[in-house]
Amino acid sequence: MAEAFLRTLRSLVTCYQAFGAYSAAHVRQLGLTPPQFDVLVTLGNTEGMSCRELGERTLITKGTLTGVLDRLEARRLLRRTPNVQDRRSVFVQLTPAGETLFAKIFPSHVSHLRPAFGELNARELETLEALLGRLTRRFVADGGAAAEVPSPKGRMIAASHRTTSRPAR
Amino acid sequence: MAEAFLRTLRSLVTCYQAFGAYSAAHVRQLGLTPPQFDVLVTLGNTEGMSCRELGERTLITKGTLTGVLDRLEARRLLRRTPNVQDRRSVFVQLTPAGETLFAKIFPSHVSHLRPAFGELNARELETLEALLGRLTRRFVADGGAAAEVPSPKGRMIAASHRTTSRPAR
DNA sequence: CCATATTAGTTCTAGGACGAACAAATGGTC
DNA sequence: GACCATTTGTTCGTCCTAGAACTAATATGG
Repeated sequence: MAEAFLRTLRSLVTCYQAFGAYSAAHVRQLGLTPPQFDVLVTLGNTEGMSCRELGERTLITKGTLTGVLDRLEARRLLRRTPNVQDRRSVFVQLTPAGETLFAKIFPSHVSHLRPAFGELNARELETLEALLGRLTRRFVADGGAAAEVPSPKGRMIAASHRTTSRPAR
Repeated sequence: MAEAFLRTLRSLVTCYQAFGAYSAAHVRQLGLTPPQFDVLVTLGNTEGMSCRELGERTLITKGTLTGVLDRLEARRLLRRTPNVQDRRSVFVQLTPAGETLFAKIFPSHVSHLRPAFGELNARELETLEALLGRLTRRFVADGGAAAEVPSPKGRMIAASHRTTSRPAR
């Protein structure tokens, strides 16, 4: 029997990795790392937001986010300003240069991804989405905590690499 | 029209991340990082192999692999021995302690994953696998180089984080 | 009003990711 | 046999990753 579900799992992992490699290669050509692209896309066409909200949307933990923002700020693509209402909080928004870059590379990246999905017709896309959704709910439910996966916007495009490793406390 | 395929893409990424978190949490409880688990599972029940082959199977690039092997070797879970036939190459194999650990944690991890897939019946598992497979082929084909994704064994279980770019020889 | 709890963001540590540069060994070819 | 290309694994630089400890600021209960 060999555990039929393992074959399906393998195809999930392989598909994600293939997508990740395909997407990341393009993002890097554009001069950004995948997490940087995520942040740019998440901030694009918004008034800006706090680090907390940005971290929730991109699924980047706050400790990691600090470094990513540091590098984007150094490149003058975004700005951190103190929030007067709540002085714990930091307001993050794209600079004009950041908005310009966003407007340029976001459509380019979507165009890069679109053809690969031409493989599947509308019905198949829906079926795939539904099956993945049911699986996701089980992982989240059984996983207990990680209950809130807040629908990444850029992430899913940048194909970043979440994941990793904790030393096992 | 909002690009229907983006919704499907989002579900792929979300599903993979949910799986990754679910799997990684368990692996860490077992005292290993996901890449370490990958290596252990790939070497388990084999005579051993070269770094090159190990890297191909786990999809860990050689530069990264060195560090992962270093840490496993320091824990006496595997051994590196020079290959006499080809002195560029290094032969990697589990120690008895490594085999014992493998025998203990591999079934445990599969049992941890199985219930989540109970959500889908056999037909649905097959459909999902087929759709993902077609998508993967497009990513790989259009990606040009990364032509050989050699069916990871441990990876898919460990849920590691590949991600990024394959060397693309 | 004050003590305590919670939240926001930075810093720190250990591990991992990739590509590039490198040394050593091997394989061809002339 | 000498020369050159290729392959193997390590090292290096930059970035990402999670979690934990920490500081500062805000919220809450008494």
